[in-house]
Amino acid sequence: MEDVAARAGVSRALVSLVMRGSPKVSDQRREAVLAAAEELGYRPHAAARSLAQRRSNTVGVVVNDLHNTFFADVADGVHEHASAHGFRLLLNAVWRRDEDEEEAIESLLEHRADAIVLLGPRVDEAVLVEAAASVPIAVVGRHLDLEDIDVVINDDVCGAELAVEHLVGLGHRDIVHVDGGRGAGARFRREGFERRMVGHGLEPRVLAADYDEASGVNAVAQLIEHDALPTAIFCANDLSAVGALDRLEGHGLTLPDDISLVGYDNTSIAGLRHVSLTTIHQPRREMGARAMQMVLERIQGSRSEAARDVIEPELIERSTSGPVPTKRVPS
Amino acid sequence: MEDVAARAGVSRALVSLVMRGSPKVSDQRREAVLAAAEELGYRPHAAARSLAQRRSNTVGVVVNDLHNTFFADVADGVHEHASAHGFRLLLNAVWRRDEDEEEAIESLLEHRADAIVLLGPRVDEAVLVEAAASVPIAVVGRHLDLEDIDVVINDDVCGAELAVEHLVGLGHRDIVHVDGGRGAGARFRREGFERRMVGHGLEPRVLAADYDEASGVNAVAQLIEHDALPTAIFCANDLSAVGALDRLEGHGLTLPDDISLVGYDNTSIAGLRHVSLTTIHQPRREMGARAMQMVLERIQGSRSEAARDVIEPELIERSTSGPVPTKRVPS
DNA sequence: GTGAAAGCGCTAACAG
DNA sequence: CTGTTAGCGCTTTCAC
Repeated sequence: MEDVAARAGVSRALVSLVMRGSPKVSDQRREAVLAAAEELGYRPHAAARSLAQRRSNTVGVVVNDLHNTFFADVADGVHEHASAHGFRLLLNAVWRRDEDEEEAIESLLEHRADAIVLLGPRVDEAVLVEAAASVPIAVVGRHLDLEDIDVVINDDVCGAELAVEHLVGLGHRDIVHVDGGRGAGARFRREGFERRMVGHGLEPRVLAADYDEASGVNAVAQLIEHDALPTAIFCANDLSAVGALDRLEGHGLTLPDDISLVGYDNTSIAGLRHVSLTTIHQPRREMGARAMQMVLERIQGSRSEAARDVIEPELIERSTSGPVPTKRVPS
Repeated sequence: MEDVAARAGVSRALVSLVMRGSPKVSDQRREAVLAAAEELGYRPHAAARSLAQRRSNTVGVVVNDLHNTFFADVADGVHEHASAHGFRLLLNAVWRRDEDEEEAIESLLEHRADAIVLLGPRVDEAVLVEAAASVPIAVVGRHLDLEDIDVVINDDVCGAELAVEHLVGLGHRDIVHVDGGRGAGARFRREGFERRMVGHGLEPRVLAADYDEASGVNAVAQLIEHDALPTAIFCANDLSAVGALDRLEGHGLTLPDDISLVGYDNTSIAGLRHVSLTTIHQPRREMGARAMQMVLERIQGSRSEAARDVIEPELIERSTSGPVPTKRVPS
């Protein structure tokens, strides 16, 4: 910095001002400083700056599963909103194991991130609470009700109800829900399904499964084996729906003529023409942006009570759902 | 730190040693220090440490497209190898625009990452060269031949040849390549295709396209329109192959009975049962680990010439490729 | 193992 | 705008 100051013929303090983008510097000197910095290959030292400044202008993001494009989209939203407000992201992807997640959080705390946004975390609530003691925390995609932790979720109950409503509107009465087990939000999707089915005087058949492709395949295989295929299936997420789709087609059924299928999440897979799955959409980018906004408010101190945003999902109709067949296909 | 030392009844220097995991501390005192730290909620300050230590123990990773699970897998490999060697990752995902990529690199330099690994970067070579002047750099997935920059790529020419070989072995003689335009490695895939086709005395038909689904759809639509469907299609990546697949099926063709299709990358989409695409596999995690290993060698100073790893791809046979049909289907 | 001193590269506060 | 002083939280070195 001293060298830059010398070369630009100004004081060290002035260089500091320029590097911080202060407005109280004449354009002329500013350019001189920038030129000198360029020539000398000078680059501000982020660590030194955040040490002196006592803030890092960085928010940490912990992505539970980088392979899930759902979270990638949410991260997009966080990033956009963050950079619009001068914050840098410190992404910390995590692979499966819970300990990794704890470590990622610890790492972000050591880096003194000004806030942390968690995407679909599976870690113990206690860990989150402890972290929240030292930094603002927002969580996306997990139903949490903790003091000091902001939350952005979609209304899973409502989403499931949308699916049921859609299918019932098409004349379906025999609908099976392939659930998401212990997955995030799965409990609520199941709940919404059951509630709305009962509301329509229908029997809510639920098959225990998980959030992956194999679960969908197995669930349908089971239905076929017991000769218990419904006229419509509502899967707890898109991945299991794709599995179900495959098994159904493998059984010689045509969608939506013989049977209807609805997924959840509207991931990019659902949108592939080859799949074209009717599904429930969550505004992912927006959810990420909201979470960022929440921690921003905390950083600026404009809010101190926990915030909780429940976002309305939306049904996307594609080619796997249609009117109930007039007669049942032999299974 | 002083507080911790006081509470543990030791010196400040000793606390420092413990926090750095030095082996020259008696277990007894170590535990006392850790306990005190725990009770006081003390956490080492990463910025202060890297300032004093003049190294961050952090390697930066720039991921070109978070939505591409291909890169997510590579990042996995980098992460694994990095944490095995005590390095932390500073992920910096980027969204489409080249400027973002430059900014990401700049940011990592400011954070004094000990090295940078770029995944499928599109940025100008000049930017990379300049960055390489201040820190070791490794690039995955882009054919680069620069002094001071390490590279990990798969042998795209070979991969394309594998595809041709596979199809020719199944009796196909009329094969079209839907190419990847300016995408990473696309030129070489095209080259491999052409070379091997010519080697077999066959005419290499190539259709200009890109690395996305729409390209695949359009390419096939074009072939159909001109009544020029081959018996097999080799797409430059899985995404365009899925587009092609859809359009082919939409045209009433059955795979592989009526026509064969091969993709590239073996992304998770190709593996979905519903898709089950024959494709070319690249060992993604391994490629990431290799790149990390390369910068590690640079950091440790055990190598100074540029390294270049070319990894052999592999054909994964699934259900979209089969023997050439005995008679042509009406198109 | 301790204690002291110096310094990493920057920001902050203030008098001039 | 300059110049100075102080300090962010830690590591490093070195004599003890």
